[in-house]
Amino acid sequence: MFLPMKQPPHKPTASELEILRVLWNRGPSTVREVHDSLSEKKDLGYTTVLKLLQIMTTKGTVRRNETQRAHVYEACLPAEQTKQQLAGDMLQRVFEGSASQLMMHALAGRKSSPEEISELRRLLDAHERGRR
Amino acid sequence: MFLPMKQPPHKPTASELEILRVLWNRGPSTVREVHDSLSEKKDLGYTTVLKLLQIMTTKGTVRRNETQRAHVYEACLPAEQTKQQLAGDMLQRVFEGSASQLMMHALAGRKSSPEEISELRRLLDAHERGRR
DNA sequence: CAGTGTCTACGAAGATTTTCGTTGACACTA
DNA sequence: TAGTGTCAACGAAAATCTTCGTAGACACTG
Repeated sequence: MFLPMKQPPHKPTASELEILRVLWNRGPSTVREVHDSLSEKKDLGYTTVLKLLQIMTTKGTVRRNETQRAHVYEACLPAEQTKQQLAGDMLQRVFEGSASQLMMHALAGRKSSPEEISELRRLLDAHERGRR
Repeated sequence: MFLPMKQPPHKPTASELEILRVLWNRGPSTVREVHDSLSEKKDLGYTTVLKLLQIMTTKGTVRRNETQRAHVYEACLPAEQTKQQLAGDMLQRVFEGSASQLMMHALAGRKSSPEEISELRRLLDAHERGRR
């Protein structure tokens, strides 16, 4: 009568997040592909990326297909879910659950285009209607 | 002809943030006061809090007044500024700078009161007017 | 003044994160 | 097949974070 306890998803570290973003953008990828993608921005050894992906595999953050010699990794959770978890976590830890506070501080000190503002309004409308 | 380089503010760790929140709420406080405040929620040794505050002092996150036997600590930066830094950091690292994305994910999976939604609208208006 | 409690300083253990070097397996090619 | 390059596995160093024990200074109290 007990469902298998799904281990709570680990909050990815900074480096893990960088890798996740590559996997989310590219879809399932080899270590080489992830490394090449990250190398554009950052200077990281190949084996560093490999090790990270191995660790993330043991943590259950990613899974891999080993049928090819070059294993193919992919994120276990969709980007949406992890991003939501990260945003929600900060919402609680920093802003005591106040989304208004969070948004205010996110918008502060940056020029937001009028387009972005209207987009935000549109999303608020949608979210409001979406509530059930 | 060089102004003293202000070292970039350290991004507080999870524990450091908990302490900062106490200092922001209470204002300048002794180790004992911070510890008592944190103890309500969490089980932490007194010397753990002390050590954290000492480390934060060397990092420049907090400063202390040593005129009393029990030193009095206070945050170097106002809550607003640090919160803004944290929100901005996540905005970049997770949401590639898209505030709409951030807000969507923060709001997703939680019931937001109509009051909060209107508050958000109000803030958007204010922010829009405030742009110059 | 001796005892009791509070305070800071110091050090250190254990956990986690970040980063690679090295090794041996595998595969392509000249 | 000998040489060259790519790959995963392993281990480990270095950095950082988290936690606390112990020691010595200080102050109050009987």
